[in-house]
Amino acid sequence: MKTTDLLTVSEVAARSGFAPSALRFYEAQGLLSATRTSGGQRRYERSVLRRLAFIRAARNIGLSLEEIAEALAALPATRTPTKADWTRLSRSWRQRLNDQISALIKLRDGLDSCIGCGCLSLRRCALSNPADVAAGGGPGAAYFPWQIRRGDRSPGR
Amino acid sequence: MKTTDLLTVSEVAARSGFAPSALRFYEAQGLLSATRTSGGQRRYERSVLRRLAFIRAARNIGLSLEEIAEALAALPATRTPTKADWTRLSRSWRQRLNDQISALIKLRDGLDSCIGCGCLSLRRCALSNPADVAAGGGPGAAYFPWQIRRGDRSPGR
DNA sequence: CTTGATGTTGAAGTCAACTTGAAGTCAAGG
DNA sequence: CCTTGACTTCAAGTTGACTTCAACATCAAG
Repeated sequence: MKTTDLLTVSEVAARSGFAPSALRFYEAQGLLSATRTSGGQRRYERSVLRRLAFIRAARNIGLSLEEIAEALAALPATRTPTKADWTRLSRSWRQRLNDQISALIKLRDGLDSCIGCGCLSLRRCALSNPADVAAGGGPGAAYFPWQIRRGDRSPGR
Repeated sequence: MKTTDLLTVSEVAARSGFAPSALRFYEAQGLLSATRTSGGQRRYERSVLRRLAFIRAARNIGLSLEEIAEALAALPATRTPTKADWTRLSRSWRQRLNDQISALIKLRDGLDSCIGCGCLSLRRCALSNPADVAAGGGPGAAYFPWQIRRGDRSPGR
């Protein structure tokens, strides 16, 4: 039984599936906030769980933390996002997923067309050409999120 | 006009689109090999271009360098791979792409089903659940390759 | 009030795939 | 022969998203 409805870091970790270190990291990045006890320990409101759900969803879609931060900033910081907010966001996510999907499909079809020939010519083969698989890629951030590792998992070593 | 048919590192870079530093790195990783001049400079055979095409294709599919190294090791090191080699490989690549594609489609459909509700419950929402985005799903490699940045790159700064 | 589980911070480490830099060597045209 | 541009090696840096560590503080129970 909690005396208050505030959650400790390990409780949030347990409920959200994020490691405590990740929670601290997210806070440092401005994705989360927490109140503090007089002794300086974090106490989270339950709404943080929803926020974390949002973050995980966004990570699953493939957004970087920076992009997530922007998206969160665009939402009313404290209040629960309205359905309109959510609709707008999910539309852009959908687009993003569709882009990724079609890039992969193009790649697969290129592969199919190569199966017969085994060419792998640097110039002719669809597979070995730049291919806009990079789905997002403005000129700015040229590095990839090559991850989305198991978003879960026990902090224990 | 070349006096020999061996290529310098910058020639290979220009023709393959890989940066010279990447070529050296690949050699250090055992993906490539090159003969040396008496002075110690690299000279590549033309076949290295095909090998690089293979590497780029594999990277586009989302394989790590380590996996590529394995794949290359499984091929006859020096000889041109047979059509059978190629078929086997491309079949597994195709599977991989299909897995990635279907994972993304699942994600997108989950998103669609969420658009109406805006729930994002940690437990109920398909989006925020671990979701096997990691496509491969063995306990081993839980990585999601989704990308493949501009594999191009003019070597010049 | 003591104790042990939890929590805090900041710095440093990790992973993949390269790139960058420093300091020095080689190749080839004039 | 000399210059210049291309090349060499090895170490360290970069990127993103965290994790790990050390050294210390707080919380809640008993």
